[in-house]
Amino acid sequence: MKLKSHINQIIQDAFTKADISHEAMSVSEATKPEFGDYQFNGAMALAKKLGKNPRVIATEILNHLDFTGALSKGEIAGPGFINLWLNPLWLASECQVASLDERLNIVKKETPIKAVIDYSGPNMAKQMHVGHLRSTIIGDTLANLLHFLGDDVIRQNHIGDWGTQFGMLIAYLEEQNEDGSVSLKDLEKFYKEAKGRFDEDATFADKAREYVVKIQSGDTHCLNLWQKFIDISLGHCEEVYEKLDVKLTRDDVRAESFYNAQLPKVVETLQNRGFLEESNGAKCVFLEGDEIPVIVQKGDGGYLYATTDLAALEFRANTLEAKRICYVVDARQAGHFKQVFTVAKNAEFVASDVSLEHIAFGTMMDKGGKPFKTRDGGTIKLINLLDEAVIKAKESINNKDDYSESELADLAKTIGIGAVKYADLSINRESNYIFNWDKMLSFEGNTSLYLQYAYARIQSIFRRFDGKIEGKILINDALEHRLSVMLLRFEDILNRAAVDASPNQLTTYLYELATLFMRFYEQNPILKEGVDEETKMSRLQLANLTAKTIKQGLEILGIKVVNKL
RNA sequence: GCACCCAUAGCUCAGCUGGAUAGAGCAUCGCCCUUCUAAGGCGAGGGUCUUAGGUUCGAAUCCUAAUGGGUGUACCA
Repeated sequence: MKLKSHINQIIQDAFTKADISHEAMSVSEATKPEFGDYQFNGAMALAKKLGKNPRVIATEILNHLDFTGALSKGEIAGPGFINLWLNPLWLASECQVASLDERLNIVKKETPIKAVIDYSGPNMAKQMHVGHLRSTIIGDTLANLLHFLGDDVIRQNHIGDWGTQFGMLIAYLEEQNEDGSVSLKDLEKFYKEAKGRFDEDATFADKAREYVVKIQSGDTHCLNLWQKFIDISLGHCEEVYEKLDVKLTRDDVRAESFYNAQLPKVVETLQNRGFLEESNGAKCVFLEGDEIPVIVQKGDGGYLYATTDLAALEFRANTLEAKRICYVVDARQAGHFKQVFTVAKNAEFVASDVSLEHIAFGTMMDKGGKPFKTRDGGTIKLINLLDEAVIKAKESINNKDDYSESELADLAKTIGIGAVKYADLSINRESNYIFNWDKMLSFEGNTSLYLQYAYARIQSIFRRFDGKIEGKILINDALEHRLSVMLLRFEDILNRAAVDASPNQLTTYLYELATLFMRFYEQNPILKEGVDEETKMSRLQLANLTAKTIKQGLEILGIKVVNKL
C-alpha cells in the first residue's frame, strides 16, 4: 500500500473541489500520536501565495476532505496544521489484504528500468578486508531492494584485475622462480613481499613495469600466471560472499580487463568529439571549474582508471541498456566519479536520461576516530571478521541445550553474520564508520538480533496455536492502530530507501516496527485465557503480518530469519 | 592553497521534501517474570542540535562566515 500517495490523493481531490490551485505537496507522518497519523502542513505554505489566513485555507481543505475511505477524522491545529486520522476499519481491511498477499500487497513497478549496481569490486592482488564490507553489503541490499520493487537489476562486480600491481606480482614470482602454485596460497603475504621489493628496489620496480606491458601485449606466459592469480584471488572472494550470503556470482564479474579492448576507442572518441587536450604529455579532458583534468591516457601510452570507467559506463548504458547506474564506492572517490560522470554525459558515452549515481559511503575509522590504515598492515581480513562474528554469536546463545550441534552452527551463522551486516547497514551510509568489534557484535538496541527476537516470539505463538486463522482483523485500541499504520507504511519506506539508496531507512523502520510490536505483545495478549475468539484471530493476523514484514525487510537486507531463538 | 564532506545527550547514532515540546540504543538509577520467549516491557535523569549572522509565519534541516575534524587534489585504482 502506497500509503502516502493514497492520502495525498485524497487531499488533492479536496483541493480540486475547493478550487484552490497549488503545487503538489505531501503529507508527512505525524510527529506525535495526539496529532493523528498523518499531518498536512501545506496550508501555511500556501497562505502567503494566496493572501489568505492559513487556518482559513486549512478549513476549506478540511471541508472538502473525503472521510468515507481511508480517513476518519481531520482537525486543524496551531497555525494551520491539518491533523489526519486514518479509519480503523480501512486500516484493518488494508492489513487484511496485505497479510493474504505474498508480496504484502506491494506492487511491482509499472515501468521497471534496467539498473546496474556496481559493488564489492575487490582488488585481485589482495584479500578482502573490512573496508570492502560496506560496498559489498550496501550494494547487495540495493540490488535486492530494486529487484523486489520490480526493476531489472544487473549486478556488476568490477574487480580490480589489471594494472601495475600485477606486473609487480609477476616480477616477484619470476624472481622467486616459481610457477605460482605454492606462493599464491598466501596471497596476502606474497603481495606484501612483492610490494616491499617494489618499494625498495628501483630495478625491480622497472622490471615490474615491463611485465605490465607484457601482460597488456598478450604475452602467453605472463597471461597464464596472471590468470592463476585471478582464479585464486576470486576464490577467496567467493568464500567471503558465501559466508556473507551475498548474491554475487562469477556471472556478475565484469573485470577491469574486460574493458581493455575498448580503451583506445574511448580515447579516440574523446579526440574526435573534441574533448581531448594534451598536457604534460598526457591526454586529458579539462572540465570547467576543475583544476585537475581527467587523464585518460598517460604520457607513456598507458590507460588509467578514468578510461576504464568511461568504457564501463558506455558498456552499461548502451550494451546493458541501463537507465540507472549505481556505483557503491567509498566517498573518497566522489571527485573522481563526479568528473567521470560529467565526461561521460558531455561526450555522450551515456544518454542524458541515464541516471549516474555514486552511492558513496563513509570511511572506516578506528576507535580513536582516525582513518583505518589499509596500506601497512593492521587491517582485519574480512573473512576473519566473519568467522569471529559466528564464534561470538555461538557463545551468546543462551539455551544451547535446545539445539543439536548442526542447528547450533546454523543459528550462530545466521545470527552472527546478520549482526555484522545489520550493524553496517543501520548507520547512515554517508557517515564515517567507526569500526568497533563490541558494537558490531552486540545484540542490544537497534540490532538484527532485536528483530530476530521479535520474529521468533511471533513464531513461538504460532507454534502454540494449532487452529486455523479465520475472521477479520480488528483495530480496537491505540496500539493496534499504530501497529497497523506502521505495517502499511512498509511500501513507502522501501520506495524511499530505493530512491535514496539508503538501507538505514529500512533498518530504522524495522526497528520501530519491532519495538511497536513488542509493546503490543506485552499489552495485548493473544493466546492467553480470557481473550475472546474474534480478538485472538485478529491479533494473530496482526502478529503474522508483522512477522512477514520483518522477514521481508530482513531478506532485502540479505539477512535470514530464525524461527527459534 | 583550492575543492568536497561532516559537527545533534557522557558514548554510538536517527531525524525523510523546513513544521508543533529534537528522538533511539548503550551507560546510570528505579519498577515488572506461577500468565503467549525477561535476548523483553515500563519509568527517571541526561540537549544553547559547534559558534555567529541571515532567509522564513516557522530552521537541527536552507544560505553566508568562523571554528574544529575528515577527505581529495596530474599520469595508482
